Amino acid sequence: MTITYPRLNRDGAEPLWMQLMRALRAEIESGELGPDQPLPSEAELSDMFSVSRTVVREALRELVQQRLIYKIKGRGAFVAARKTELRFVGSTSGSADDLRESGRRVTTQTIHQSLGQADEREAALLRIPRGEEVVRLRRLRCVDGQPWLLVDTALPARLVPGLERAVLENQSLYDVLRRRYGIEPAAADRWIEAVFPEPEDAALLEVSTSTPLLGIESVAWLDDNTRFEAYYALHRSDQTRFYVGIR
Amino acid sequence: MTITYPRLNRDGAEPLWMQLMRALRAEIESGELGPDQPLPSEAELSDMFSVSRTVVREALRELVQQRLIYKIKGRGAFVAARKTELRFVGSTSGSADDLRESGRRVTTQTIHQSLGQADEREAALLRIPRGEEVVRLRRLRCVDGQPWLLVDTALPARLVPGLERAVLENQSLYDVLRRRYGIEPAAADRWIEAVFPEPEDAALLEVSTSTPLLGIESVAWLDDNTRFEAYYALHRSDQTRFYVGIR
DNA sequence: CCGGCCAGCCTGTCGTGACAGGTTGTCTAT
DNA sequence: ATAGACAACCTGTCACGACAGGCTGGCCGG
Repeated sequence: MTITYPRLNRDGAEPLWMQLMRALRAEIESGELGPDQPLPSEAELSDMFSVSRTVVREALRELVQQRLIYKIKGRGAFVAARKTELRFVGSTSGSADDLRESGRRVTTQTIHQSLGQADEREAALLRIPRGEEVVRLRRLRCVDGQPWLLVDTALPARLVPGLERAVLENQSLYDVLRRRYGIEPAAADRWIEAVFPEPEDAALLEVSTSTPLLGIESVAWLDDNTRFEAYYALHRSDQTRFYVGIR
Repeated sequence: MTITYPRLNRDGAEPLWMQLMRALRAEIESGELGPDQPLPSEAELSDMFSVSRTVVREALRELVQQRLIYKIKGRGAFVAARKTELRFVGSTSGSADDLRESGRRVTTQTIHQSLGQADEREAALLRIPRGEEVVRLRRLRCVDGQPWLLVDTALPARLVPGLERAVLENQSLYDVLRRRYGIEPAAADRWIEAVFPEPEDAALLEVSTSTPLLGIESVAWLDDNTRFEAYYALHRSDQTRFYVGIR
């Protein structure tokens, strides 16, 4: 435990436990502490950072919630194993974007809409060179006035010229793609996971950062060689369950 | 706040905060307190149950995690709205039971296997009369030695006679159904949600009760009139993501 | 050599006290 | 009547102390 600890800021601008949590998280994510390696004990951390055990436990509790560490009574706290990916077989047709639930008032609000250059992740998902122009959308969808889904979408700009200026408010993106660009989705891959939201996303969805949400990563194809859309959607799991009909 | 509070048991068999949590949860789930109604303040609860505010806060924290209440600083704690269901369109073929990930050691352990009478939920899902005989399975599946999935399955006994005595260890249930009973799944409905596990399930999966898991409820058909399997699977979301290929 | 006992460490639980800062309602001065 | 000051209440944060009980490793007796 060669933790190089920063001095905690006591001006009250930020809770001590949050600062400590971040310090420990940085230590873990930097890889200094490998999986299943023990953290210093609560008493040691209390001494090292000159805070009470209350603060230490609050910080560790948050890290446990984030699944970055796990604790064993009588032993200590340990770094959790990194997330590994396993595939879930299946095939599905249909699009979340086309959802309209009868009897429910669905509104979609575009928070952000712009042209940009594909970053590493977008480039990999869309199979385009890094830096190629993409249209980015950040939309919040509400059902009966309740925040329900937050989705970040990226599309290659050359496939959807002018989309960055289109008015999408309360329209299905897939409708616009079909009508304006003649894009008909042929295939897609989706990954579903349970995650905690980042503070900014949590605020938009009006949940706490410790609320488990359903995260869906999706890539959609026009044909075998052309991926036209990548998105990551965060669903409020207290508002919905996913239904998959298998036929 | 007409909370009819039970006296808490101080024999140490169960933590005070857990007892208090349960008492409050019972109060909420009984419907005595409607959505958005305030709970007594922490100080009041502390007095009412003769415990320290530490205990009260621990109990409320757990209820917040379970999304049964929410708290607002400077205001109080309030009953959360009930979970509503929304449908996610799509269709999928393929079975989670057939999963074998290349290069991974998959083992399945049968925890429980017995004959019983269908309860309310099983009867509704399988569309059979309450009390009809069902075969119940509780299985834990591990990947590379790590608990990965806990699944409770129920099948009408008349469709799978003797299944309660079959040796399923490390076999795909769907293989057994196909080979021994000639059952070929034709359709299924699945619901995916993010949930917290019950203590017993958490222990089996070796996670804390505050770890968000992916819960999948599924019903499978032989034909339009015959439902042959209902299960509820809890997936460790830190171990996997679901993949859905859309074609 | 091996098994059981036990000290010591660690987390879990609980109590008490204190202050900061957000929220609400009321009271007051304009 | 309205705006601002203020008290009362509430949760958030933090400190300190205490004991229960799980876990490990080492000591010791067989």
